[in-house]
Amino acid sequence: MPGEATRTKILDAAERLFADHGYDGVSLRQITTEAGVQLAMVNYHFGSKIGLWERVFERRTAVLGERRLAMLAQAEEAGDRPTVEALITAFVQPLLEISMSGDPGWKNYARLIAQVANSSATPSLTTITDQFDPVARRFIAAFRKALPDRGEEEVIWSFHFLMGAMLHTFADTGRVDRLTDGRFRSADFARITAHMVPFLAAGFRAGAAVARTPRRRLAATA
Amino acid sequence: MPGEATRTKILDAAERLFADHGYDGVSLRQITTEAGVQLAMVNYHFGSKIGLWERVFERRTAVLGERRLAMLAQAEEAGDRPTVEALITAFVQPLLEISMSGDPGWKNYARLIAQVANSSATPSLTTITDQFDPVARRFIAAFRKALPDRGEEEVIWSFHFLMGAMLHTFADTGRVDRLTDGRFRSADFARITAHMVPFLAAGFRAGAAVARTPRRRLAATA
DNA sequence: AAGAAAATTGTACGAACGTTCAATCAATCT
DNA sequence: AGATTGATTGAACGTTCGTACAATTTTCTT
Repeated sequence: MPGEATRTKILDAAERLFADHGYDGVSLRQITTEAGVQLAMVNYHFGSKIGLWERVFERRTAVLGERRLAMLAQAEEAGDRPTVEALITAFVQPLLEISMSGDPGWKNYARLIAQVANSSATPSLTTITDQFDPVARRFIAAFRKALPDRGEEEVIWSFHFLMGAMLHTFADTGRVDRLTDGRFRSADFARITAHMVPFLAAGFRAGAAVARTPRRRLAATA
Repeated sequence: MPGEATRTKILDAAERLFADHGYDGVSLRQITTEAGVQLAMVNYHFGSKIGLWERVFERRTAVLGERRLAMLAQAEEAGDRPTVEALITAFVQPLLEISMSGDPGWKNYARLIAQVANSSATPSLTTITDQFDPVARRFIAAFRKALPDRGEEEVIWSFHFLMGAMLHTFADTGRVDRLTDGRFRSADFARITAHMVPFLAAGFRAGAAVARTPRRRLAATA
């Protein structure tokens, strides 16, 4: 199918540049130059810059979501109630595996969603979040089942902290590298994830203590 | 002192607009229009757009850092070894209090740093991080003291997850509001923080379990 | 092999961008 | 009161932006 190669080259270049500099920080001329194609090819294949932006997300998000749901189903089918660790892993591991898959585009995509998910207003925000929300809702429901003695609120904010820790990891800003003079590498996603899963699992379970101690006092204090 | 009012109006408008749309997503004309001043005032008072961008950070970051260090010193002076909870609180609470201070500029600033800290390449990156790193190093050292049976690596990544959870909270994207049909509000920083402190404290402590269990296997698995 | 459809080229347009600057206004100092 | 300095105005500059389009080349269909 002709044109597919051009479309892919444009998507790859756009993905990388958007991940580094954001939607407004990149021009179509930069993208087409890096892709090695003509400027007009963007509007021909994607209609507009915002159209290209949306396609960059569409290309990967469904794949990631399906992998997450598949791993979730696997955890739920494996006999008794899945552990919190299994659920966290089902959510994080697909992103990790895919980032290590060899295709550097997935790392760029991961940086991109980390950036977008921490921006209050990003172009095509609803179009993007609509692709993520169904999977997120599904996982929240699974966490609620795995933690039946926990209120909805504890689970919601725990999942929120999970999102923050995961996104900040895959944002890959290299800050830890600088803070530790290179002793630890923020690009070592596998190693960080190995620490992240038990860290977050303990956090999820600790929520119960908060719920049992006078919560109103804590909320008022903070 | 004349000109101070103009400078403040520009900084406030720039802070809000940068927080919502990023450096490249905002024009000087948008900023000066919202500030109600002339376009040329930016270059006169701040030299350039990038100069304005840097001043937006400089105005607040030192204040936040001092508050954090003051609360840390207070926790360390209070008798025996400070708890992990006290250290987390010393890091998060100043940002929380300052966001609730009434000055809406602080909330914009918080959104701004959440966005910047999750971008791999942002304008004046080193200029900005240089303002944050000394305080971060100081807190990492305090966490190491509070968790003497924990290796450097566990503390580093735990602090990294703390950063992610905190930044994602103050990014204030409203995603939780949508995911829960408005039952929980991501703008309720006080309530979220009340959940965040015990969540993260449990995570910090759980790190030990990771260190004791065969870490190499976990890293290879993930 | 001929025609239609799709893809690519090269260029141009108007709008918006950051920056500059002479002219004007306001405040301060001698 | 007059001079000097700093702040503000309004308009212009060259550049880059996203988009559009006719012309050309390639690919597919019959």
